[in-house]
Amino acid sequence: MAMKQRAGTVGGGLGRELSVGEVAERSGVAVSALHFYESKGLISSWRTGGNQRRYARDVLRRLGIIKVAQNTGIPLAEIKAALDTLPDGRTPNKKDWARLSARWREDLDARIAQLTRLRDRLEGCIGCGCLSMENCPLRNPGDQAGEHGSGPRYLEPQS
Amino acid sequence: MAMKQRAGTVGGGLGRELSVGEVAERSGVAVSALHFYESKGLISSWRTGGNQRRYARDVLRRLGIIKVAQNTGIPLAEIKAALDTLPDGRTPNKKDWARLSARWREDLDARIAQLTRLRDRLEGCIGCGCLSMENCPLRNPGDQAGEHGSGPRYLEPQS
DNA sequence: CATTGACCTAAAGTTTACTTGAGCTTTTAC
DNA sequence: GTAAAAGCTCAAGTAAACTTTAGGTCAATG
Repeated sequence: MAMKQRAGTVGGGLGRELSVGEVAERSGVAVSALHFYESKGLISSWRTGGNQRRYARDVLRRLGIIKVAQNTGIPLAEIKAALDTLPDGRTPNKKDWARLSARWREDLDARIAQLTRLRDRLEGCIGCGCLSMENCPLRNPGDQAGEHGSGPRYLEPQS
Repeated sequence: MAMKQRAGTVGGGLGRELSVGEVAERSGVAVSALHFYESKGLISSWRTGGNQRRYARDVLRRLGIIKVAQNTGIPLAEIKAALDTLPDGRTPNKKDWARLSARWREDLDARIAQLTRLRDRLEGCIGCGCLSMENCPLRNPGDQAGEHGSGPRYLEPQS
């Protein structure tokens, strides 16, 4: 039959280790990105005699979590920091996952709230004629009170 | 008296033109950013005999609008494109503003909706034990601009 | 009139998250 | 047994949105 049997000759067991190409195919993460994540310490691998990477299957779970976190807008550095809080750098178990995802949900909530506030202000300003921007709440997204100093300080750095 | 009277000797009228430093101070946008915006065509100025920039006051309004749009996550290129739809590159009047802000609000709405969906999925997955990531909805957020390459093979197509 | 402080330009640097390319080795397939 | 596919490393490129640096000019002030 000559089936494709990559990443070692161990057989088709579930515990089979994965080559970088297999991980890429199964995770949807490019090989170059896998190299990159490894260089950043987000995932890890060991090497074969021929210096090729081999991954444990749980790298797929780790990648799944990384993707979810990225979708919520968490930067890689923070994702790494979160993963680093796990003992032995192990892949999160159920409890870890609950903790991580709860934390990330807070971030999401905060960002949703911020965008919602902004949208509401925008809503209130459409066609309101405050275009003079003298007192428009949009100018000051941080909900800051008026500035002092010489003359009006319109736009503030950012929220 | 000897009041600070910059950017020309035209007097204190409201129509006074502004130097780059004054615009920076009043808008909260760094001088370097003003140069940058100008190079990108988002704002404009004329020059004095000594080659210094002078701005009309409505540059402040334009900057306000740019900031609002940026806060909603619109990239500069798109902001420019939107501003470019205005005749004569004029600063938006009330009607223009209504159109632009309505458009941007849609973007905001969409992003809020996306984040909310993500949060809800995350919520549903906290502690749900789907950590195996076999079928977890989080793995494949429907809103993702589909992965490129040969068909998004998300995690675990086999076993 | 001389000294600052504000400006000017052009180019290079910064950050995030990767991708691309070059040049070389290992594995797999026929 | 050999060629193609898959891997490897390291360096450089990409994109967005600016900032920083360097080197020089202009202008307000004592």
